[in-house]
Amino acid sequence: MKTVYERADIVPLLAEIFRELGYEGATLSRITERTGIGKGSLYHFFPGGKEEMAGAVLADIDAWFEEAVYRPLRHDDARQAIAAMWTNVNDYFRSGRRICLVGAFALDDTRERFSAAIGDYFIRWIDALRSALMRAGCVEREAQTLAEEGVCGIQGALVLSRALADETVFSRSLETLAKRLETATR
Amino acid sequence: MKTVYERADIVPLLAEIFRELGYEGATLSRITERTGIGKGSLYHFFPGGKEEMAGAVLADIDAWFEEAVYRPLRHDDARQAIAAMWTNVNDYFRSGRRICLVGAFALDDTRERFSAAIGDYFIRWIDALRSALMRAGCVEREAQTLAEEGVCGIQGALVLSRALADETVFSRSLETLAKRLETATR
DNA sequence: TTCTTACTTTACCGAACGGTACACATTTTG
DNA sequence: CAAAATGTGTACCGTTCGGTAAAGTAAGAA
Repeated sequence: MKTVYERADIVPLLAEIFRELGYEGATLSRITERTGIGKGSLYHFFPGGKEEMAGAVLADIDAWFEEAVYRPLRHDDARQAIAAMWTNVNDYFRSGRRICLVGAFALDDTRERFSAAIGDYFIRWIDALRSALMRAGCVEREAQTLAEEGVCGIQGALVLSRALADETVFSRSLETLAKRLETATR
Repeated sequence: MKTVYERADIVPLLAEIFRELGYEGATLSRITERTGIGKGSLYHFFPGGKEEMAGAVLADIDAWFEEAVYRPLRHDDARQAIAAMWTNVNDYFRSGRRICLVGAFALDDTRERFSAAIGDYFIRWIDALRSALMRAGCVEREAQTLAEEGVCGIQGALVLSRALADETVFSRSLETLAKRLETATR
């Protein structure tokens, strides 16, 4: 009996481990323990070791957001895309039970390793949201502020809901943010 | 030549190290390297090891906020205390260059070690802010929402300003939040 | 001055760390 | 079928991990 993986199967498993344990806390032994994938396999797919694993996870996350959130915000119907963002984000972060790995990496020294990917993720999120807000009728200056506020509020809600171990905080914060953006675009 | 410390001198040094490296990233060797304090001394003051060190740091942070932020919010002139909160918070977090250790601990597995202290810190912050908002004229329901929004926004601003390596984001977010609370209390 | 207390230094422990080497098993390909 | 490519398991490397033990040093109390 032998289980055979491919890279694409492993990345999501790694993502959850980095989320739960952080970059430093995610040791190779804990990774093999939780995934059942031995070191040999891991280094076969990620010759660059832990840093390459985390890099792959960040790229995977980025790709998901690009397709599910940023692109609609840039090109689809503005109001509809913004509404979809809130529900997608609420689902993705499992009502606050799941954290934003990019945000978590930004907080400590791990940022230095991945500063480009981290900066990009947020820049593009804010830009895409600003674009949608402007198409929905905001002037640029207000759209920029609101976009920053939205992304900022999501990150804060993740911290707070986990700190209080209360997932209602997350969904509630999202609703408040959604209302604020709605009233500003009509 | 022999440098002699006492516990109170060490805690702030530890705080900065935990902030920069996180709980798992802050290894004993990195602590001794950055502080110049040997393992022997550290274990003399903190027999419980790294966990006791981090606990002492959290208690120290909590005490500072209690005195500089929460108590004024509960007992002093409401509007004045809220205004003082924004400037104190902006100074404390050095315009976003310094992170909130409590928030950072909340994001990963470290939360499990310190859940009580982490929960307390935020609960008391929100409660104190709500109290001030109510004295400034908000009804309870609105005060609760605004208080959550304020604390939430601060945490998000820390994540975002570090992710973008742009400290103007932090101060700007704080101003936006301050304005929102002001308009709601008049 | 001597004793005690408080603190530091150094050497050390077993376990776990990230990473490597390579034989081995399994598919895929020709 | 055989051969090549792909993926896995295991043993091992030197280093660093958190933590301990105890000798040594300085300062205050008796």
